[in-house]
Amino acid sequence: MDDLSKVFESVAQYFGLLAEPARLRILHCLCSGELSVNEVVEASGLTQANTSRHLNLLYRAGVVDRRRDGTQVIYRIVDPNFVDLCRTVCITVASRADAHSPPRDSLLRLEQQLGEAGGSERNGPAAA
Amino acid sequence: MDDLSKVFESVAQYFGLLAEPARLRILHCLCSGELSVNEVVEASGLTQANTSRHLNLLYRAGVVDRRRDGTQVIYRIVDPNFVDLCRTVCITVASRADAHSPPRDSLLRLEQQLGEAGGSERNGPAAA
DNA sequence: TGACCATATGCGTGTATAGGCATAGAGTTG
DNA sequence: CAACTCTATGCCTATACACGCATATGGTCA
Repeated sequence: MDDLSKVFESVAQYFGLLAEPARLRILHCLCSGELSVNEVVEASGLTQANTSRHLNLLYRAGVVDRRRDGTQVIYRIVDPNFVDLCRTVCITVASRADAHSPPRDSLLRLEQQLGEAGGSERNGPAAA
Repeated sequence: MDDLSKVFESVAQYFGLLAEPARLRILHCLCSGELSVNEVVEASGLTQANTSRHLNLLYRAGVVDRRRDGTQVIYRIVDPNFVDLCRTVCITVASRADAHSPPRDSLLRLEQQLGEAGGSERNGPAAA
């Protein structure tokens, strides 16, 4: 396998992280600030086991970071590109939804949230 | 299923398109210009059946467009966001590879190509 | 130390999909 | 129309992975 193949593999793997509704939902929860696993569970509606697994994946991939606080573990988004990626795709999806039959309001809302999260308050810890 | 779920579903599906090395390889071929299926087959090293299938997927998803030319079918990238997405992720992956053990040259090369493709010659039909 | 909370993980199952092989469909040229 | 080229697709298998359930691990407090 040549170098380019490895690159494609890595990039595909990264996109794969975001190719799962459950993970997007979790990340969406974390956009508004850091949360413990349990808080993510409540906010996302996923099971505890599932949430933990996904958070672990995202952690090992470097999308989120974590720290202990007593018995809890607090997760937060650290990947500086994540918000950009989601915004870009949301715009794509939104413009496509327009053409068909749109659940548009929530898209705009989501986009706003992503914009806020990335733009001002938590403009992240510089480059990776 | 509420609206937000649908959004996550759609976004995940879009990311899923890019979560496959074969498709990235195909899209990379198409970055330098439109190609017939056969040309993509030769350039990518994939089988004809596979290439056709992936191209079809990308077409139905609106990432590429196609037209007939005699017996051939010519594909080209139309999604205005695709190049941006790839560049963003490539930078992420590259900065991560730096930390470990880098096949860096090809990353930079790829990034350049993506940059050229998106930046000047084929700067797409404005924003979506 | 033992009870208790929050989090992580092993195991089994169901589902989605990539890829190979063979072949069907579409279009051209004699 | 027949032969040929290019492209698409049906069938099959293997693999990857999300999820649920049960349980282990790690940390706190009485």
